[in-house]
Amino acid sequence: MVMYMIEFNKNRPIYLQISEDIANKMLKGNLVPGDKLPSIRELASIYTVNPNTIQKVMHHLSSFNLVEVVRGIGTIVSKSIYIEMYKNKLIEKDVSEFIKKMKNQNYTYEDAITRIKEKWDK
Amino acid sequence: MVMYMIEFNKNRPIYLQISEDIANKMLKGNLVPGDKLPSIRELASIYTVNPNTIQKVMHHLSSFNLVEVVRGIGTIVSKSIYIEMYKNKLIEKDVSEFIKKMKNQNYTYEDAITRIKEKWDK
Amino acid sequence: MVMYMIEFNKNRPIYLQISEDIANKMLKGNLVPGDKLPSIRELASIYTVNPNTIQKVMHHLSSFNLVEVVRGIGTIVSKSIYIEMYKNKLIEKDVSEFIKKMKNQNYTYEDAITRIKEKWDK
Amino acid sequence: MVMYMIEFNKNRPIYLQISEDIANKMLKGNLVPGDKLPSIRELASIYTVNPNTIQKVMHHLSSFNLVEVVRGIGTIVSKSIYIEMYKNKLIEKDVSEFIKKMKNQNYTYEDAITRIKEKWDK
DNA sequence: GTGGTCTAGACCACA
DNA sequence: GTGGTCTAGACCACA
Repeated sequence: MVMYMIEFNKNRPIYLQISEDIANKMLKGNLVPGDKLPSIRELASIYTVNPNTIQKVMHHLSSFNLVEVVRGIGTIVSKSIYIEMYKNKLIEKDVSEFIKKMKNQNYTYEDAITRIKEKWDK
Repeated sequence: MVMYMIEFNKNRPIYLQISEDIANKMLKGNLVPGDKLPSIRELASIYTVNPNTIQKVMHHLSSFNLVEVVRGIGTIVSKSIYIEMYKNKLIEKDVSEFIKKMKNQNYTYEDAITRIKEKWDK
Repeated sequence: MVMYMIEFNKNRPIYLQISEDIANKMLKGNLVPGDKLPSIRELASIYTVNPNTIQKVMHHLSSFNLVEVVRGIGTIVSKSIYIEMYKNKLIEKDVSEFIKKMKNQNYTYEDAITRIKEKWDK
Repeated sequence: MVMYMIEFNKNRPIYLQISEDIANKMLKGNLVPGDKLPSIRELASIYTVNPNTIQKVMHHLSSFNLVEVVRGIGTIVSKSIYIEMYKNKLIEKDVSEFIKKMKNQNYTYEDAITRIKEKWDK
């Protein structure tokens, strides 16, 4: 598993962007249950932010049960079931919001599908 | 055209939520080109927020050319072409983001369609 | 409602002790739903700690739904229902733990009651 | 006497949890005065923790006079009188704290008893 | 070596 | 004026 620096969008809190980056690695399977994350200090140096910011990231991720932070040991990717729960909740939310937006513009189901089809492989 | 109070989400700026509420009225056709919006003071009282917040809303909407602020007259919903441009840009963005999110979780085109189909009429 | 300085126990995180102090005021009815707490800066000065520590307190209290933190406005004591939920959960936990401890020492129900009776008014 | 692995609570120091586990065996009579505890290395392997952690456990237990570390021999459960003293202090503390918590929520003596009665046999 | 807490203080968005 | 984020860096408990 490789952690790499990401380009920060200055309009969103950095800790959320890093959280998302790490969560995405889990969703994609680049980080799997049981994996040990680099230490807070290492992550701080990888992302070139303050250790406190990474601490906030860890707190945020663990509030979703995505990681388990163990004092004196380090941070471990949670059991598969928690990752799955998160994944499902996320998809659920993404789909609902998308449908809501489409309906808001009076799009029919067919209109929506057409737009997705057009764009999917681009 | 009736403006009604919306439930604010504490985690997003109020001015964005009000802007969205008003833009939605345009997308749905409840507000049409040429319509005059209530005055800032009236809107502030309708949404029960500070007039400064509405000021910011107007600035935000006019940055997308959705309204035109005319001195001495008030605020008018822009010409149809601007509304359409906004609509198209919005759909474009919504579809792209949705596809990106689905791909991020390794969903195939078919998976995505299935999820939308399941939820569309609920 | 008066906030007063508390004596800190140096073996427990200060932010937890302040959280407990504020939560206790709610349990006792000294702080009631809708009350606005002093600002983070004011509380920091009252308890003579760093504003960041108070921020952590607010985050902690709001994770139990005891307060609602609104950007640009301040912090408000949550609706009665949340306070009640917290109260019930707390009592539930206190009673369970107490019973567990008593049973652990082979105390009978009568033994336990006797000990409580002896101490209650002292 | 059988030592078995306990489920660790990630939020409390492991050495305290192990200390409590061993002390509980004394309170319950599963470990009696004069009993020799397994060696530090054995305990470390039983609880699957670092020997340093067990070292700390022993130090902790002997600070309450619950065990005596005898050079060249090992660790022995203390004389009955010390166990009793510990038991009494513990009960004293448990009862006091419970009463304090109940009073903190404006519970009367009768309220408290009722709650205990309800839960005792569950 | 690991994470947790805390201070001091800057800068920002929002109402 | 209000809360939110972030840095720099100290000190601590725990494994």
